[in-house]
Amino acid sequence: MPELPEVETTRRGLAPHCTGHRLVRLKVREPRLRWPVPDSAPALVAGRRVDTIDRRGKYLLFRLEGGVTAILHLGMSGSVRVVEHGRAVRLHDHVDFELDNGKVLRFNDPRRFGSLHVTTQPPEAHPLLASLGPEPLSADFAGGYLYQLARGRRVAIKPFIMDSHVVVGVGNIYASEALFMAGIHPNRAAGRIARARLERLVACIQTVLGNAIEMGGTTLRDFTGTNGSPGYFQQTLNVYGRGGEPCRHCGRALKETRLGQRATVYCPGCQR
DNA sequence: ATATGAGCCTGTATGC
DNA sequence: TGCATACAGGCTCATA
Repeated sequence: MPELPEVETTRRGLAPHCTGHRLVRLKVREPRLRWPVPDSAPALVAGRRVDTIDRRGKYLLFRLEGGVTAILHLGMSGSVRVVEHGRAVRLHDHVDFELDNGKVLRFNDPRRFGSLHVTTQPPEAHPLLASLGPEPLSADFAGGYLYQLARGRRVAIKPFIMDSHVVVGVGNIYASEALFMAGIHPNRAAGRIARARLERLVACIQTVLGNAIEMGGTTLRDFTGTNGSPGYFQQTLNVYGRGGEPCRHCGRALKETRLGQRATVYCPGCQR
């Protein structure tokens, strides 16, 4: 499941294959994604050179010449592989970006929670991106910022940091892990946490995501190969998916609840 | 304004 | 063995 680290790893893996090359053709086999891919999309991108490939939150931005941008979201089951032109398609290979170097960026997404938009506007202005919070690994995401935003908010801290208007890229897994690392109970109201603890939380989010990006790089080193699910999960996770198991820090049994319809695991001893 | 719940979709895991 | 059901996940929209 692509979280921000996987998306960033995907970006890094794709960049050398497509930067500076032309998109010969966009082939949409299955337009029924999260939002239907409009019929006009292929003509908008055809023949344009890829200037850069950037990431905003979990969105990949293919910036093409002439001010056109393709915005790709991997959803939760999506992936992009680099294959040679003419390679047989597999089940759920929904979109091909055919390049002028014989390579194809092939988007596969079984659950079709992903999306593809093509815009001629600056992508920052696109409705999907316009109201996103800061990048978690940027200087804009700081303790003071989070503290100010949390004033008066009664929502629990876990869904608070998973809100993309607050900060992008913190999904269920990393929210759980960062809260454990910071020693904060996931159910605590966001507005009732001391500034110093929120500063610590910011640092923990950055540590968790940063580490995962490093390991994601390891996972996807053979990027044109299988691009299987990340192998670092099981070994790195302290709480996610470990309900009932002993806390690695204090040994108490980890508790599992639901918070906003999301599985939530925490240590009742270490997190307050 | 803030908070909550539904819905999108299908592979995988569970229970009968 | 088969069938039914629950769940996972990010994100937007609708409703309170």
